[in-house]
Amino acid sequence: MQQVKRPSISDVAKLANVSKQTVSRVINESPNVSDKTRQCVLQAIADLGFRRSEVARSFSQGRTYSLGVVGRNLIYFGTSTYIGIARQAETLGYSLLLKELPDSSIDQIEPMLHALLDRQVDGIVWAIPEISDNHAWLDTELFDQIPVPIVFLSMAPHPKASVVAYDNFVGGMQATQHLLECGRQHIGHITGPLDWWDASERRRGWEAALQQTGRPVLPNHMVTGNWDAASGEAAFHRLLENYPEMDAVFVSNDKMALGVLLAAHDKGLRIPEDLAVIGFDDITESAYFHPPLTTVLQNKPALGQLAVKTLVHKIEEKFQTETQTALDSEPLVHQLIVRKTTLMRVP
Amino acid sequence: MQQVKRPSISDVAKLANVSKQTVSRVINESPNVSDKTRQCVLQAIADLGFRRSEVARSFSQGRTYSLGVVGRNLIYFGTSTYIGIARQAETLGYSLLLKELPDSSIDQIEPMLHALLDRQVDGIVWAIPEISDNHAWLDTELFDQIPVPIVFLSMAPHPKASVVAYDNFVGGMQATQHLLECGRQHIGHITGPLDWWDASERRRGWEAALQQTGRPVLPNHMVTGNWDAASGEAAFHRLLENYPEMDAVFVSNDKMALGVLLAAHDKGLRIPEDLAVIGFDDITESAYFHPPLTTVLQNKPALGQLAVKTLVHKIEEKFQTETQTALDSEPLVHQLIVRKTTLMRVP
DNA sequence: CTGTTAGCGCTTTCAA
DNA sequence: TTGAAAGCGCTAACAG
Repeated sequence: MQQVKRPSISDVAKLANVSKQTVSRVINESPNVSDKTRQCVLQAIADLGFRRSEVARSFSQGRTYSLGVVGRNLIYFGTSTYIGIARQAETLGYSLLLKELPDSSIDQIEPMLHALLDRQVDGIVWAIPEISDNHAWLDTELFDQIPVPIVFLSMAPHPKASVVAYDNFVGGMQATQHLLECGRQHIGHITGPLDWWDASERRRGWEAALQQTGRPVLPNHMVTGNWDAASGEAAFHRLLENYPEMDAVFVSNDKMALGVLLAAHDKGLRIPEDLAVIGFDDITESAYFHPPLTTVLQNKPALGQLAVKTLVHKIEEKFQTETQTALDSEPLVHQLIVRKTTLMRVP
Repeated sequence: MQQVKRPSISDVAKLANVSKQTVSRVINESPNVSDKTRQCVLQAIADLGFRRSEVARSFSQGRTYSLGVVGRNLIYFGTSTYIGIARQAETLGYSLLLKELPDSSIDQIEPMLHALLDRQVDGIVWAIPEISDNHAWLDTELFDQIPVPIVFLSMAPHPKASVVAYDNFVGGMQATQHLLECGRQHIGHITGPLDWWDASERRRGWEAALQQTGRPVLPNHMVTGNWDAASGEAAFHRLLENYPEMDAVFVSNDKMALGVLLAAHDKGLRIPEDLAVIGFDDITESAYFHPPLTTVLQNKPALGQLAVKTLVHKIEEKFQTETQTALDSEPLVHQLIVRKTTLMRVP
């Protein structure tokens, strides 16, 4: 593994008998190079196996063509969202710098932001869902001082932030309406932790769907779980006590729905004859649960893609503006809510 | 968002009335600075809010303190492995540069390696499992030319490569032995795609466990699936035809096991009375399947951690060596197989 | 203990 | 269409 120095632009220049500049022009596809010179340079590049150092380029240009991605357990948004992010970034020519944020205290956020900015990321994707006040730092001067664009995934609209999110409200409504259309009369709801924005939006959707049909929405027709299968099981038992006439239940994620299926079976309830269950997409295997689970599907890769597109758009805009004239100082706010959710109907 | 230039080391030097070098010494915690000077510099740093540019540092030092992670769908090793990687990298002060590799043709691999090396990653984690000949490029000069250490996850031992892997063979044996200990006599196996190293190792384990007890291992006591739940379902039907007296089945992953549970139920088989099923860990929810699934657990974060530890060890070694003397040219090969798997027994 | 001088490899700016 | 010079922010190597 002997370290052969990578050839630099000067090596190429020397070999091709031109200046570094000309080489630079060639690798940047500048039109202002004669064909003859270009060929000559390209030949030298090929001969030496030259590759431009991105580090040097980043350094001299002051930008890195890389995006910071801040996540927690990589899992909150599921793998599929990350795939969307990764693919889109690749497509647009950006690299991803991944950071895990253990918790959302300022003590954690500040150093992690600095780590990203010290590496000169061109923009940041904040891939941590909104849970209680974990986005409170947005109202801090810490946020205002961030010199690069940020896009947030799945948080409530915020005046200062760019947000890309699914409309969980609509998803919740859809789920509930589906149950109503199936002729169910008594629709309970097992929510996720209500300090999650996603969970509370789904709950609002459930409520709205019931209200649309003039049904009462009683507090004890709803029990809160913690997303885990075990909590779904427990929640279902409590819910059934509160609401014995319940003939359908909308569960805020698939894992809890799994617990519900188990609990219902233990109670001797037949599904779907005695009880209809609908989940909310976070597992791909829902259709193979026993019995199969109807669920609300979200196109998660699309969410990730949209986030990156939005971010890169802002980045390019920024570098454009900076180059031309620094007139555009109004805050750029994109609030993109993806309304499309698909109901996966299982016969 | 007006761009205030980040203060540089020179700004600090000017303010503190010292040379850039001294500032550099302070931020690098060199002992060769008087307390008085140090205080003065630290004060200036604080006043200016100075942070060292990692890009400039990378550029000048020729190393970036970042690791390239090459994965496919982020999913092959599951989130948990990634968590292990991310945490350990953070702990050791390295950043992660993530790359998705759509397929393993040389046409894909070469540019992606270049992308990583152009950004001067200090090392690479190859987080794509071995499937048929997708590691064939290791025997190519492409591999030999990579100037940084690489660690491979989950591949068969290879003379030129550092590998960190679980012992799927032992896992498969454990699963099978567990069924035998439960008194089962006829143990079928649903394998993953056999061109996956992991799948074929698990199959070998099944075979070995049966042979140990003097049982015959017939080819039609085994059916191959494709990891998906649907394939597990189909495979089970075929297997049951081939092997009607089967009273237990070892399924090579949990998703397929899910399909088996469904299929068994459709056949009117009671679990575990008529049929014992054991899976192999890739879902956290297995215990909530209906009925609950016994599975072989692997400590996946540990695998990721180990990979990063190994890699960073080699990196530091390399930079040491380079600095001191370049005598150490023997290939450094670590083959680490983690033998520990835990059986998750569900009552 | 501290400062000076180079230089990392590229882009930018200005001249020719 | 080409080249020369300067500089990005830091560290390394050598002096003092």
